[in-house]
Amino acid sequence: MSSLLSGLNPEQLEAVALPHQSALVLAGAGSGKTKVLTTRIAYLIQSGQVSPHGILAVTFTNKAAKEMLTRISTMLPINTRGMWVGTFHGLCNRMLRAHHRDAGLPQAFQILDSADQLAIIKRILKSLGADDQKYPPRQVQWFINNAKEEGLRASQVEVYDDFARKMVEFYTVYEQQCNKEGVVDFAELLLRSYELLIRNEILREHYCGRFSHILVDEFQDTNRLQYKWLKLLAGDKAAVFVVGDDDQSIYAFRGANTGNMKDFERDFRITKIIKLEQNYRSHGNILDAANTLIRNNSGRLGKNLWTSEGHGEPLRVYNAATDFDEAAFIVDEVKSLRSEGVALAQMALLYRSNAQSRVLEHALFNAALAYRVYGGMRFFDRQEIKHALAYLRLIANLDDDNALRRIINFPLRGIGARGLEQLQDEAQRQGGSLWAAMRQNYEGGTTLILDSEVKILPGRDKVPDKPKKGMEGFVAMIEALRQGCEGLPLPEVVEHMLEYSGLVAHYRAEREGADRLENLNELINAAISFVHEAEDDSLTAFLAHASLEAGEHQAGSGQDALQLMTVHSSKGLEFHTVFLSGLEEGLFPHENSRNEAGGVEEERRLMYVALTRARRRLYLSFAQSRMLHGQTRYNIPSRFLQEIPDNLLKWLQPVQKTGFRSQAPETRNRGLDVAIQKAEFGVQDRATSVRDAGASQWRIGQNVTHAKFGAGVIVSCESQGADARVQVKFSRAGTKWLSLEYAKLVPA
DNA sequence: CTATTCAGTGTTTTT
DNA sequence: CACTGAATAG
Repeated sequence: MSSLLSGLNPEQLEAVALPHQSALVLAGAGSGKTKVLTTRIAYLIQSGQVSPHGILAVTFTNKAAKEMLTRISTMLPINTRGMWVGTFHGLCNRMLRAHHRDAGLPQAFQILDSADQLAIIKRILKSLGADDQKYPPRQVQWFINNAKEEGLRASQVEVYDDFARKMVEFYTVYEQQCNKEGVVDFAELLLRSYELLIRNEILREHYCGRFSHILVDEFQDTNRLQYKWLKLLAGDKAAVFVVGDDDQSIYAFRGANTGNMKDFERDFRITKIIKLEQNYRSHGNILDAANTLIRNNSGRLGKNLWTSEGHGEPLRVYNAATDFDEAAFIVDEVKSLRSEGVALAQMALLYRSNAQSRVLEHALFNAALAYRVYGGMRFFDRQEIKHALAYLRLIANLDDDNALRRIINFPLRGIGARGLEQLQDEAQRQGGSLWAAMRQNYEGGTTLILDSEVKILPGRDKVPDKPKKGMEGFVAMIEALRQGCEGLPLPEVVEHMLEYSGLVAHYRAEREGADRLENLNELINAAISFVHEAEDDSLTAFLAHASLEAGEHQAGSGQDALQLMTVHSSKGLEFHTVFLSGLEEGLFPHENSRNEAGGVEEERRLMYVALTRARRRLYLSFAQSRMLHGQTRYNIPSRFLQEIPDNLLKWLQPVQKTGFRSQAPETRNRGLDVAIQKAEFGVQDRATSVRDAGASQWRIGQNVTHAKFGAGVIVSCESQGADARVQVKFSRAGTKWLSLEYAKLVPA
């Protein structure tokens, strides 16, 4: 026992060893929040106050949940499988699976991601003949999710004007459609689970009796519905232990409500608030910067981070002429840090919005630096993966219209808009799913005789001899596929589906299909590791996993690579070195935030999160001009930069020392500034050098080598000058188009 | 029905 | 710019 508690500071110790009562822990960044949470769980179990069975621990990200489980299992020799540790969505999913009947859901109900949800909404708007100028689909989506996050069904939303009345109407139809298809969106997972507990007294008492300790991470990010859910589960017996930091609340846009912290104090009659302010992560200068910045926000609960370590280095500020320049600067610094022995994985490039990763990726790629992008286009978001998943979903649940629509004509089998429309009408008339309508009209007769005498299951061959076209072909294929998958272990189901559906054949025939095939292969690997790790290895569980943990799986993870991500997804992580790029007005703070109430303050908290990710070294950079929406924009440096005390900063550009602090740079001089900068720092104008190197150097048939792709031969050329491109066929990496300006090709 | 092209449009952050 | 939806040619 004592070993568990050793190494905690007095405040941490107090929090961990608190008696059975509800408590609020205000934990600053890097103050050992996760440590406190996990140690408390271990302590409660070890001291016999609760069994693993009686613990409910909630986080926001799967990453955090996983981290928590691994930490607990290093502290205690227990099987964590039966413990309820996970995200709100994950736990609600678990509950709904267990009681799908009571919740009014089919047992293989599917989970919609935002894109799926939007697709359904668009379809509904179209079928209702709604004016999508007046009612943009995204806004309808926003309305529905907001209502759900408040815990409101369509019938419960109060309306005061026609616009809202219309929105509620869409919401109603959407609800009906989802019910018919047996699908639920993210918010629905929570709402259903909540309603299930409200209505079903037996279940509620069961769970309330079970969980005597409820622990919540990142409490400042909870929305109203999540709070109500927690309150319901807590009943009047459970001790609710919440950890949060109001300064790190960055999800107001999706309903997070910091007011929950105040409500929590009141509703749970909190007498004990523990503040963790000692920071074990960053050097003093970084903390000073963060503390000073966040002090500009109003209405804080109040907290000041300190460290017993030294001040460390100043924060390095770089004023780049262009976004391209900024990327080049970062690449150079990364290289030299790496040569000093800092692992790539210990460096992070952070940015406000996903679109900014492009320039950075481009520069990194050409410098042959390994990197990994979190978020943005995720593995499970890729087109080919979504297609594959749609087949799987249809196998699991034939009523999933969304899935059916996605694949009914992919690979192409000659079913067009016309046929689909007829099908739609037919389904409407019958009040059933598309599949039901389809099967009634097009069942070929040759298929699906559920005959136990059939020795060889139909559809178990690799590929149907001749994939039949049209609706009949589709129906036959799906039915054969379903039968063929019966009884197979999950990875083989995936493999069989990939072949039998024709997806593999399709991408094999496609010119640029190599990467996609690789991803499809990776999907089989994902299924294999899922089977190893998960307690429930059914297809349905795998599909839920794919929806809920979309961000977790990445092909080629594990190697030492630079970490690229948005500031949002960096929350909870820490790195030796952090590069925070794009510190410009309009970008960070984002221009949309200026009109929103409290928008800039939320952006400031976001900035606070970004700063506190760094342990030792922190780079802040901005660009005077940046390509955005296809045109060059000129931005002034972010106000947040000016909110950091001067003495903590070290400007890396002498030119700019006199720059914006004394006076804002004047637009008309900017071109000149850039020229001066280039002259002073010997920046080579790459476009010029390419032109000089000449169009003549590269010709078809030429053998070349590329830093990353290896040896290859040029198969075609395009245009001349700065934007010249060549197509190179590499022996290993396939055929690619490369821009001569950036790709460092070497003649071989 | 499919492939290609074109004009229009919109754009933060995520479970 | 990148993506979508619609129009048009094949």
